[in-house]
Amino acid sequence: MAGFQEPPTKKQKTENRFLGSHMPVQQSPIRNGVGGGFNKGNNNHGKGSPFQKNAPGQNGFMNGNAKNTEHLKNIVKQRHALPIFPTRARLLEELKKNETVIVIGETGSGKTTQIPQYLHEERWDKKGGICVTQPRRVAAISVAKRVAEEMNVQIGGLVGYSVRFEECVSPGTKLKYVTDGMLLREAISDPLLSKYNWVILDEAHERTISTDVLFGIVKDAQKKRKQLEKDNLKVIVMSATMDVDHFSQYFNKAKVLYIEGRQHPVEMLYAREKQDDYVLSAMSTVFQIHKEAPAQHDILIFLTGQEEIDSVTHSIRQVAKDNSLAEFPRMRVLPLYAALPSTQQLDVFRVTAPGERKVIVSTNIAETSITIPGIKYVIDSGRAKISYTLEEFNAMEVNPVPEILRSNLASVILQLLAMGIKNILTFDFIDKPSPASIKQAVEQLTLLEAVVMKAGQLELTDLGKKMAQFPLEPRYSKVILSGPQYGCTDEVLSVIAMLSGESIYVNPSGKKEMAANVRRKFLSVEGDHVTMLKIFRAFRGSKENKMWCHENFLNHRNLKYALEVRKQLHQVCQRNNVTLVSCNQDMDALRRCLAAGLFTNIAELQLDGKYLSLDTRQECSIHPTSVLFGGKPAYILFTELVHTGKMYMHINSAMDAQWLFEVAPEYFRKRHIKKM
DNA sequence: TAGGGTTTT
Repeated sequence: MAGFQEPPTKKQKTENRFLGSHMPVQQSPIRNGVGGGFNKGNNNHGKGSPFQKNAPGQNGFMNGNAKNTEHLKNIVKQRHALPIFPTRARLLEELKKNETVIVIGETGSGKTTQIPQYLHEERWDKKGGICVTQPRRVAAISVAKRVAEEMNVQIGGLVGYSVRFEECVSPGTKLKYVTDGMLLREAISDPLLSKYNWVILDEAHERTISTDVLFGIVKDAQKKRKQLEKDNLKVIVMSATMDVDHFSQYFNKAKVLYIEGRQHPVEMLYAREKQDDYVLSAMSTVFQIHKEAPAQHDILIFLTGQEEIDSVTHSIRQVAKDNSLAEFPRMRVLPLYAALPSTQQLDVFRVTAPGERKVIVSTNIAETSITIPGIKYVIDSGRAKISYTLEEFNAMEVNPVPEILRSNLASVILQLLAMGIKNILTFDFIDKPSPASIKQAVEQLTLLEAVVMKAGQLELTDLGKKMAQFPLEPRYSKVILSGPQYGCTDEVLSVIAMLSGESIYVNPSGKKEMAANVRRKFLSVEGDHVTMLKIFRAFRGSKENKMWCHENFLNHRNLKYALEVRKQLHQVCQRNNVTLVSCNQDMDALRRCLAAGLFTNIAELQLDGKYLSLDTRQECSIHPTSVLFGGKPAYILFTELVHTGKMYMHINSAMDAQWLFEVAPEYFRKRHIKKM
């Protein structure tokens, strides 16, 4: 049983919250006299890495030269050094015997990169491929690339990946890394997942809504494939947490295998007590480490926000230039946050060159499952801001509420119905959402005319079937499918695409007023949606020019993203014979069309000057970033309500009461809307 | 007059 460890004790469960290792507290060069008051914890919840020391660069590994041979030897050596390696035989034995196996192993154990390779080495992927899900795009892409490199094949051949807008596969692809959302979408057209012999659901402990739904889908597919006497679907659930009973029970008491240890220990540092200036203190810690640790011992710092990260990255780079530091390793300082272009995000995975030190300044994007090569030190300074003592830190909630228990289920239910799952109430969720939240979602879908109740059974309408084809919330797909009726498919495609991404506005601190002035030319009294459309049209007119975006304080990346989403939505329209018509300058048509899908998001001006949302009867205010701020239209359609101290309507359009009666007469009669 | 962060189809 070499390599496997006994099931963990309760105590270990708590300590493993952050994928931590059980390594002993070790002597550290920064143990004494750490400048910024940072303290070494004994729950080392840092990140390890399977890709450490001497990991290869991207180039020169596929030419059959001496360097390449050396490189391949190195890879074999690294693979054999992974904690999972000694478990290989036993693991394969269990995988052969069992239909479903749960594998518990920390980040750094090698489970994500190795298990699929083991399966391939046994040729267990002859009949159907291996699909490995990841909650995040960067993870899917970077792991696929690493595995292709280990197998000495070109990415996109035997090993590929598939994430939204980026597919790198070929007919010969046997081993595919995908985002969980991608596999879920695939399941709508193929609920039996018939392309695959193996489905591996990785990072299951994160409990994303997609992974949670996939649990039920793979279980169902296993059952149905058996009934139809098709090849078995083998399932591996991989998780980093030790709290595994839940998974095992759910998968019919599936076998649980534990992989012990991580490859390299990581030092975890965090504030001993509240720091007045935690940023300064973090920086001071960085340089303390820098002066004492060998090159290639990389540092990861957690901070709270983008602005902070940019400024700290800049400061560290400045300080690093100082002559007094000339004798120490060169520093490569890299920011990391979600809004960064993915090429820059992938930069952090590049292995540190000899004589160099990588310092990554990150939001909590890197906190969960991303494995960054070379990290030896983690400075968790941001937490100091809200002042945790070690005890408080340890007492923080171990298992946060799964996403599925706190989300609107309309999309999920629409998707399940589209897969042919008849009874939502009996769907095998690992954690069943409350009947109230299911009821609420069904009500929304009913109002949108996506579903009807027939003989006590929920059924998709033709409209609902089309709605399920869109990678959108049902109310957004309803807007698009209403396009032809209002003569504005072209316009709603653009607006919905923009609503699907992040904000297109850039408001640099200190230049907020200037930004607002420059963008004034796009403003429309009709509201934010029309304003956004004007911007989108102007952006296309500029030939998607980066400089133009910069001058107008607009986010080029997010506008490009909207273009991509729009292209995809347009394709779905074409497949579903949705006519593409334009309303040109008739912005009333656009607003009425928005109401056709978003009529549950209406607020009415009251006599006291306040707004009341008609659906939930909540008091709400116009968000200060809205073009309607300061005005008092009788009715407002909002895209979402954001609760930050106050309830705010975010991204809004002024509405005419008449339109509301037109789009949803029944609904508004019940809501006692004031007659004109 | 708001403003923690993150993810995905």
